[in-house]
Amino acid sequence: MIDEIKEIARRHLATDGANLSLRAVARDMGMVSSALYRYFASRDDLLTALIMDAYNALADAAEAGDAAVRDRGDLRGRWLGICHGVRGWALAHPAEYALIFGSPVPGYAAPQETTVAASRTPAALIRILADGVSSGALIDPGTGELPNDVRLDISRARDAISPGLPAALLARGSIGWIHLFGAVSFELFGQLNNVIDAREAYFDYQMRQVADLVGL
Amino acid sequence: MIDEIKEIARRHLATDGANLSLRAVARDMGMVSSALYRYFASRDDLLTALIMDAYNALADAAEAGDAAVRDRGDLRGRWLGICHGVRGWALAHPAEYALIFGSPVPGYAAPQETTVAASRTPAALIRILADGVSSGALIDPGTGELPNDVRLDISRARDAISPGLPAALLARGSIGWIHLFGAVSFELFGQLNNVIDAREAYFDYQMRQVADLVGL
DNA sequence: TGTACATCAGTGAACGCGCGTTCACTGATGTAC
DNA sequence: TGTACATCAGTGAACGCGCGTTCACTGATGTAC
Repeated sequence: MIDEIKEIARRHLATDGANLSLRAVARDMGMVSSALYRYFASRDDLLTALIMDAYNALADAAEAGDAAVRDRGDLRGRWLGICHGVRGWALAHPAEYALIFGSPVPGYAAPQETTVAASRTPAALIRILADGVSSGALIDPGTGELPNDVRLDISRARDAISPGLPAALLARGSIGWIHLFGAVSFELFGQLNNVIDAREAYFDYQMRQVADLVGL
Repeated sequence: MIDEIKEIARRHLATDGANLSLRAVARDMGMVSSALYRYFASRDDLLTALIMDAYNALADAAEAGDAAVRDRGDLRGRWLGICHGVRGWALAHPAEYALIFGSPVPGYAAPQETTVAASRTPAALIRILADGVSSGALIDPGTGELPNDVRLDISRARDAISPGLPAALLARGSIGWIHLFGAVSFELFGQLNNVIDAREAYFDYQMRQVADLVGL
């Protein structure tokens, strides 16, 4: 029942954006709007559930893109696998993608619990970097180009996630993650319209160039 | 008067996101809501005006970031100038940035007229590439890594904007533009929260790495 | 096997609020003679 | 200099719609004795 509500709510996200209306969802379920309160304490609660699901579904797609690569030593292939996994999910679920990576929903503050789910996808990327370090396939680019205060921020994050990873490598990796997000958002939010038609090839091209930059 | 309406509408964007309410704007102007119809035919019309202004203000900031670099031959400096100009404007006008680069406003379709204003900022970046080609400072990376269909899309855009520019160079440049957009959006939409504190240095680091990739 | 009771999903009316847009109008200002 | 008229910015009421949330309630189902 909760799943059915969320399913219909997802359909509404697709047409109305983040202006999700409880009444409209209830209408589509053939229920009266107050009935939804048996399942969700408030509209924000429903939104939070959808956000959690979206983060987790995205991470599942990312991990599947990684896992599909047989040769676990093919770091570049795995990295690209995640990138395509993320894009594939985003194209299939644009509204849910916008919910987690689009402009913040006015008046809604994401509760703390979402951050764990949110970190799963970048964590999958970081795992590749860690594998590369332990196998010796990835070399530390060195902190020469990394400003000191950034190095401190990155190191702090590193200690919490993947101790031992060179900060400069994680910094490069974060560029890859941000570019992945940027490329998908750019495409999804319509900025490629009337310019690039070969969307997947263009995306792949970008991800390869950035993979070079990361050192994969 | 039109300017005053837009000014107040901008303030509302900042708090309510793209759910701009004509009535709320009118209220803040000490007017009755129907009075606004003397200046804008509809809510969508007002939104369009705000979007046009935002694109133009962003482009002004980008161009100013470029123009501030004395040595016109310092392509890398000019490129970074634009990047920082864009970020500076976005931080100062987050809601307007979200309006043009965030998730699409539900039920609103941007009219054709916005595309010219929209292209001004990327055009400023492309001008640097063109300068680099004509001075010989930039070398054509060659189309080896560029898929054929992407090359065609890019060439088509190139012909309309900057004839003679090597497609592979423009492709690299587009990565830079997308990453600029990605990095600013990532920061503005809260994805750096609790991770990176040294925001400006981190941004600068990213832009430098990507400038390397572009070949600047 | 049959009765009494508890559980609980869903109802329906209501509260108090918001919105975009239309339309006939008022009343001040400026213009023409 | 004074009157008649046109312009037009802004009003106020209304239409028809939406929303989230509360609250007392119905009525079916399941449980205990």
